[in-house]
Amino acid sequence: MPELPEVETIVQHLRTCGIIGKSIEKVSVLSADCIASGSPTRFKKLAAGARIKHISRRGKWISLSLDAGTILVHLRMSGSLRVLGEDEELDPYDRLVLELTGGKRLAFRDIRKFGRAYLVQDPEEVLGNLGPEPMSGELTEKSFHEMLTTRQRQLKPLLMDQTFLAGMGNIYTDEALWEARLHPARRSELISPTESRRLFLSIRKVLEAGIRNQGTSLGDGLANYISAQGEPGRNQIHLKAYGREGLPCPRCKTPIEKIVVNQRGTHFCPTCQQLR
DNA sequence: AGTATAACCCGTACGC
DNA sequence: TGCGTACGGGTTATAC
Repeated sequence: MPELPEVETIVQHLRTCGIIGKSIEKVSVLSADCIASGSPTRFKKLAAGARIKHISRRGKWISLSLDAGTILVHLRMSGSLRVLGEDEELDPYDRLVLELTGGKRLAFRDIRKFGRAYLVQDPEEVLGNLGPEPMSGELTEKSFHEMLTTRQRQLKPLLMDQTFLAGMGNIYTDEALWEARLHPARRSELISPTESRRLFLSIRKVLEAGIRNQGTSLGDGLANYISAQGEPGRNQIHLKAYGREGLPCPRCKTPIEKIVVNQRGTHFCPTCQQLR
């Protein structure tokens, strides 16, 4: 379930794997539907021979900048990127494999086949509709309040809307709303400046904690995200609301409740986060 | 136009 | 024990 902190961790890890500067010698598309921009044949033709210049992130998207074009990967919830040595074998869930000069391979592995890879000339084709980066200067307390009050949505689905804000998923949204003491179903147009400031600061706080802890690894082995190379993240220990239904709220000891908001499991404290 | 809901996929957990 | 079924996760497509 990679959200912004997990994707950031993956990108940081990939940068240490010695694939930057390498060229793509061969492309294997093992599952055609993971290629979202044109045909697998086109993808192979454009990627073959290209050199990986640098690796970055935008929202939940991973960007491999090539000397000609850009590969954009979205892991959705069960995807991962692995760098394999020459002696390491693929597994049945590897969907796309880039063989690099020097023998390493970059494998896009995805159990549920929701993830997608694009190869585009202009990244804006794919990233153009994303909202601001929550950690960047383009988002301010003032602009955030304006963003909230000019929409008429419930807070939770709004925060998870990637065109509103880039990078929040189910876990960090529940955590940010708990931190800000705001009910997930609160209407965005009714948020006061004080409340939006709390939410703004809470979003940054939970995302920064997630990155510092190298992501949240939940233990069902599937949604289980392994921060790139077998190292699980540590953020799950620090979760205050997500996955804690029935357990005491760390602030007031009221049992955390789990409800469904916009078809998403939603965890919150009924005492601290009142709808009013 | 803006907002709300359904559908996509598939391994796992759970109930009977 | 074995089988069937609901669930979750992010996004896109469709409906309102």
